[in-house]
Amino acid sequence: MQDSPAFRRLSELIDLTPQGRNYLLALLASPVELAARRKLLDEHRPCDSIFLVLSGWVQLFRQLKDGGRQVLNFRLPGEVFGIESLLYRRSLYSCQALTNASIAQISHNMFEATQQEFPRLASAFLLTAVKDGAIHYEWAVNLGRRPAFQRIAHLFLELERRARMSLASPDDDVHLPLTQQHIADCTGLTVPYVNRILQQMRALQFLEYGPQGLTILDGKRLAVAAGFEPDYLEVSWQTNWQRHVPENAPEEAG
Amino acid sequence: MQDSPAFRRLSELIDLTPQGRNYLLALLASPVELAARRKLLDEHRPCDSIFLVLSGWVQLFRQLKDGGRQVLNFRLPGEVFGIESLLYRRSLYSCQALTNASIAQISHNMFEATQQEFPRLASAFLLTAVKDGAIHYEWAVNLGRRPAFQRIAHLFLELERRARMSLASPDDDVHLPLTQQHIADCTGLTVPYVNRILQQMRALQFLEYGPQGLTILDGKRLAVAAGFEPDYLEVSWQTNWQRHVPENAPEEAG
DNA sequence: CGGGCTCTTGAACGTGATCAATAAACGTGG
DNA sequence: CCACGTTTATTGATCACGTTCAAGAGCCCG
Repeated sequence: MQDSPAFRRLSELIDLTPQGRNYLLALLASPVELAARRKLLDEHRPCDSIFLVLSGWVQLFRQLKDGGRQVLNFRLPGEVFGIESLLYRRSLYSCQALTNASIAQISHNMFEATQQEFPRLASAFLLTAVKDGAIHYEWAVNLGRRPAFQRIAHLFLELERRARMSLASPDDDVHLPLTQQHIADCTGLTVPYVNRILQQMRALQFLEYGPQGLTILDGKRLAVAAGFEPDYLEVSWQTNWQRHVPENAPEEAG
Repeated sequence: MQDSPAFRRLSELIDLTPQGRNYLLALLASPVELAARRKLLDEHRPCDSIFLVLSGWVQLFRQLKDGGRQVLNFRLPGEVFGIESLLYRRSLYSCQALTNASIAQISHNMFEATQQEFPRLASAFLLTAVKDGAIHYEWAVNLGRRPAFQRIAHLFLELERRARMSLASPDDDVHLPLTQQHIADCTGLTVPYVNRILQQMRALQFLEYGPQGLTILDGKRLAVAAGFEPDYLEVSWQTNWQRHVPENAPEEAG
């Protein structure tokens, strides 16, 4: 558990103390188990928790009046969502599981307590929102300016990378559990057109479809074909401002 | 100055103490003056500051290899940008002034000091990133799912509202200093097509063009025509978690 | 065996892009 | 105050990327 995706991903943002890690461990006890296709959140509904995915994939999306959907982002193991509920006290999007998923729920009350006792840990949660910003910028470019093939390619390459980050050994095979409907809802395209683009990608040996979802076969070539530059996904290692965040954890008080 | 846009906007997020306000006042002394059309930041370049717009408008955008641009957002008086540099130590976008602008620059060092002495104030800065998230969700829906007319309408209605937030009296007229190029770069459309849509909007008396930019004449009707729902722009007033953020400011230590 | 999902295919259509040319507005220096 | 270069707005004709609608096939799971 100490080497779970949750720890790995939050540790990118802030240097957790052993006490902070233990505290986090307690926060993650008793997660919600969510079956594939089940909804966890409905947009506009009151919400007083933030969430952290322990395993499985979920999608965050907006439901449009005309029946359409826009996927705002996916959440993979180790990723946080629902931070905005701290400000808005409601959910800004719906959340639905793509696969069976296990999701830790941290109430605002618990988060406030964390803020007091382990400000660094709390900051790590807030900083995930900052990091999300970088991803959203990339998506805006994708949706606004790139043709369908590149849009889909960028999505796949980003998700493959994020999926790899939550793995223990970075060389394991990665499968993206996406349907063509998810891809369409996320790239602003329609299912039939996504289907046609995927056929091209398969013909070019960029990827293949399996029972567990799709697999990138040749990420390098695909990245070149699509002009993908992934530096926005990696935080400059050990930013130094974290050293200045006071940590009034037990070890320092005693 | 105590009633400047900067104070008004940050106070939406956190309850600033008088000491915090004074400290902020000091942070905002000696802003950078930026002439219209001048660039302040270049994407990928190292950056060790965060910024707060005191007056004027700027755009944050990405420059594409093919010469195109995608505007990621605008920043109006009272709004913060460059928070991501805390994590990435570089700028993720270029920043250029639309009008003459005055911009406060807060180095990471100064921000770290703020974090120690006025954690609430520092939190207010971090929370602007959370609030931005809500805006980016809306933009993703806009870019991914809405036709040109609605896209442009949503942009205008959001910006008009944000512009109004930074005014002392909320009933003053608001002018959006946008060229058709800005609108195109932001909505993922082309300039000629934006032009055609604007002609429709003018024909329908939704807006007019003046020397200071465009003015919304009938926001209500335009909002209905475009299905605009602005609740994502307003924070649920006085979230209660802020009361639990420790503030080791002078008044409480003494 | 039946009912959803998911994937696939075809034909016609339309929103918005592209390219090119012109006109108007503006600021700046001579 | 005018001349000029630059930025911004406008218009037309053509083109294409991606949509729409509809139908059928495969598949998984109860």
